Amino acid sequence: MTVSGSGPSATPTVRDVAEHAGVSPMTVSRTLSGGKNVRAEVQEKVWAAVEELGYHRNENARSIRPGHSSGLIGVAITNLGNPYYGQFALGVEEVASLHGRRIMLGNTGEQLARESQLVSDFIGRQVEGLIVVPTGEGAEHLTPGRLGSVPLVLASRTVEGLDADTVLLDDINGAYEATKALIDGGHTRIGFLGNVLSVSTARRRYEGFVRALHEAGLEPDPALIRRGQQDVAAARRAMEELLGLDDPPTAIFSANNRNTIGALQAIGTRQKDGPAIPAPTLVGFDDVELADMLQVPLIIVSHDPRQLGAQAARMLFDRLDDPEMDESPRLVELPVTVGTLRG
Amino acid sequence: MTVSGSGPSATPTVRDVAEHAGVSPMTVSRTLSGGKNVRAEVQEKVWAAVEELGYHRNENARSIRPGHSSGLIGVAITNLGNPYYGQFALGVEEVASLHGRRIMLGNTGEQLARESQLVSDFIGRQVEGLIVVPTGEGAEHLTPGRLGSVPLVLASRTVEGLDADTVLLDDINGAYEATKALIDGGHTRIGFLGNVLSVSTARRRYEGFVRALHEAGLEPDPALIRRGQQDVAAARRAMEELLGLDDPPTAIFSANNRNTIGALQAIGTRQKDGPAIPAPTLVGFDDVELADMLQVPLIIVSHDPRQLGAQAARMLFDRLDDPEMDESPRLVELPVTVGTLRG
DNA sequence: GGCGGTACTGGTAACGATATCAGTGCACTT
DNA sequence: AAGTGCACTGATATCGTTACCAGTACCGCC
Repeated sequence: MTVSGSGPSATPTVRDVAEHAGVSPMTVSRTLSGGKNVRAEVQEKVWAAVEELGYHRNENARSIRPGHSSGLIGVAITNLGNPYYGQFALGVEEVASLHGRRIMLGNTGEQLARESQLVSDFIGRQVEGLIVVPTGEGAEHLTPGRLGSVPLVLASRTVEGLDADTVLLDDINGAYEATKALIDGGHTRIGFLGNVLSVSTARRRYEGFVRALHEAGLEPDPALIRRGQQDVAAARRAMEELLGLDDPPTAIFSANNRNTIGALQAIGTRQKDGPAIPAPTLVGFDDVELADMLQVPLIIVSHDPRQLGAQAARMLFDRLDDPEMDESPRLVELPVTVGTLRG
Repeated sequence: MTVSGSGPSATPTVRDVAEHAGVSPMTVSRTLSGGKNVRAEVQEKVWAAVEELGYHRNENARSIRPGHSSGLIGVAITNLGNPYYGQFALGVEEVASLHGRRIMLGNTGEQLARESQLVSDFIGRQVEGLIVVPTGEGAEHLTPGRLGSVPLVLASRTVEGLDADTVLLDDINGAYEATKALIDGGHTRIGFLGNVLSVSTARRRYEGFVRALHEAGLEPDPALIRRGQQDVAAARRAMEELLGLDDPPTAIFSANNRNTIGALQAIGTRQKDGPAIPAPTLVGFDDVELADMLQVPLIIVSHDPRQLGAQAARMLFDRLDDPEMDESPRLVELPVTVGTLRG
C-alpha cells in the first residue's frame, strides 16, 4: 500500500488523468495545450477524464519550466479603501486581462515596510512585471539590483532617487490652473490642505499652488497651510482649524480627494451649527462622487484614475512585449481638467 | 559550453547562490528557512551571496512540493470600480495578510463567463481558498466537483442551487425598515430602483420593500418599479422616467449605491432646470460618500463593506485552519443601520 | 580506545508539467 | 518492393526547491 494513493480528495494531476483515460501524461498535456498531434478520439477520452476528476492544470508547476512565464502582474497600491485606487486597479486589471495576465493585488497602507515585503513576495511568485503606487519614502527595494529583470512601472507618484517608467497626472499644471481660477475669482487668502510631503503628488501640487500665487504677486501664508493629512478624519480637523481662525481663508485648495471630503464635512457641520458665514470656495484635486450635487462653491480638478491604471499597464506590457526596447525610463503625464465654479 | 550559463540577466536560483557562497543548494535552502543546523559563519556567506545576486526564492517551485501550500487566496468581485468593492477587497486583504496570505484579485464585470474562467484559473494557480461575489446566474463552476477541495465563501450575494459558506447583509430587514420609515413619514406612492433580478441582493431588498408595503396595506405599483439598472447612467435614466410621470412618486427606495447616485443626479438636474417641485424623499441602500452633505431628503441604509470582506475572509480561514470542521455551510448576515431622515 | 551523541553538510529523489527525442504504424511515391 | 514522409504516442530528462537519508567531524565520557 503506497502513501500516494489516488485518494479522491487529493488534487488530481496529469498522471491521474492519464491513468483514467488510459494514455500517457504526455498525451494529456498535449490535449490540454490544443490537441495537436492527438487523435480526436483520444482527446475525447482525455477531456472526459478531466471533467470527471475535476482536473485543473497546475500553473505553478508549469511556470517553473524554462521559457514559460507565470502570467502574473504584481500591483501594490497604498490604499484600496480610497475609491480612486479601486478605479486605478480596475484600469490595470482590464488591460492585463486583455494581455492574458492576472493581477496580484497588495495593499501597503502607506507603509514602506509593507511595500518592500510585498514587492519581494511578488518577485518570489514570479510576477512578470510590477506596478507600484509607492509610498515614496524609500527606493532601495525597487532598484534593478533587487528586482532583477522584472520591469517596474511607478504610478501616480515618483520615488526620489529612482529612475523608472512612471505615469503621473499633470499635478503641477492642474494645481496651478485651479489656484489661478481662485485668484481670478478675486481670492487672495487661500488655504492649502494636502497629504504628507514624502508623497510626490503632495509636493507637485503644492508647487503648482505656489506658482500661481507667485505669478499673482502673492505669498503662501504659513498660517493657512495644512499638510500631512492622510485620511478624511484628519483632513476634517485641519479644515476646522482653518475655519476657526480669526481671519479665515476665503478659499481653499485641497490636494486630494481625502482632504476634499474632510473639508466638505467641516464646511457642512459649520453651516449647520454655526452662524451663516459664507462657506469658503473650495477647489479640490481628484473627482468625488456627487461633488456636483453639493450646495457649496466647488471646483474639481478632474481626471480618470482608471485611465491612469490602464496607462501604467500599457507601459508595462510595452516592455514585456519588446524586451529589447530602449531602456531609458519613460515619463507620461496624463492631463487633468479643471472644472468650472459651481454652487 | 553549456546553454544554462549563469548569465547575469537570468533569474538566480539556489544553485547560483550555492555556487557563489561555495556551499551546496541544501545549505542555502536551510539558511533561508531559518538557518537551523547551519554555522553562523556559513549563513553569513549565504546571505551575502543572496544579497549580491538579488536572489528571491521561487515560491511557485516551492509550492509544488508536497505539504507546501501556495499562500494565495483568490478573490473574484463583480465591479472593482464601485467603491463598495474596493472597501470589500480591503477587508479581505487585511485579514488575509494577518494569516500570511496574499490575494489574487479578479474583476468579473458582472459576466458569468469571466467569473467561471477566473475561478478555474485561480484553482490552477493553487489558491488555498476562494472568495467570490457571484453574478448569481450560474452555479456549475462553483460546485464541489469543480473546486475539488478548495473552500469557497460567497459574499454579498447567493447563488441559486449552491450551498456554500455565505456572508450577506441583512438585506431584507434593512429594506423593510427603510421602507417602513417612508410609510411612517406618510408616503404611499413609493417608487423602487434596483439592479437585475438575477442578483440575489436585488431580490432580497425588493422582498423587504414589498413586505413593508403589505404590512401597511399597500401594494407595489408596477408603474413605479424600475429594476435592471446596473450602473449610474442607467439608474439616472430610470429615475428621470419616474420623475417625469404625471403622478410621480413622493418617495423612492433605491436598492444600491449605483442607483442612489443615479437618482440623486436626476433629482439634481431637475431641481436646477425645472420648476421648483419638491424633491421626492429618497432612501438608499449602501453608503455614499458625502451623502450627508446633500440638500435632499435622504435616508441611508448603512453598513460596512470592509467588515463584509473581513468576515468572508474569516469564514474562509476558519475552514483552512480546521479542515475537520462541520461541513454544513454557514450563513452569516451582517447588520445594517437605517439612518435618520435628513435634508 | 571505543562508544554514543550532536552539529553540521551534501547527494538524491521527488513535486507536476512538458520539450525533446525516439520510436511505431500507416499511406503514398517511385 | 523499398523508400519517404507524416501523424501519433510515450519514455526520459528537466525546471527550482526541499524532505529525507547518509554521511563526516568533533565532543565528552567511560
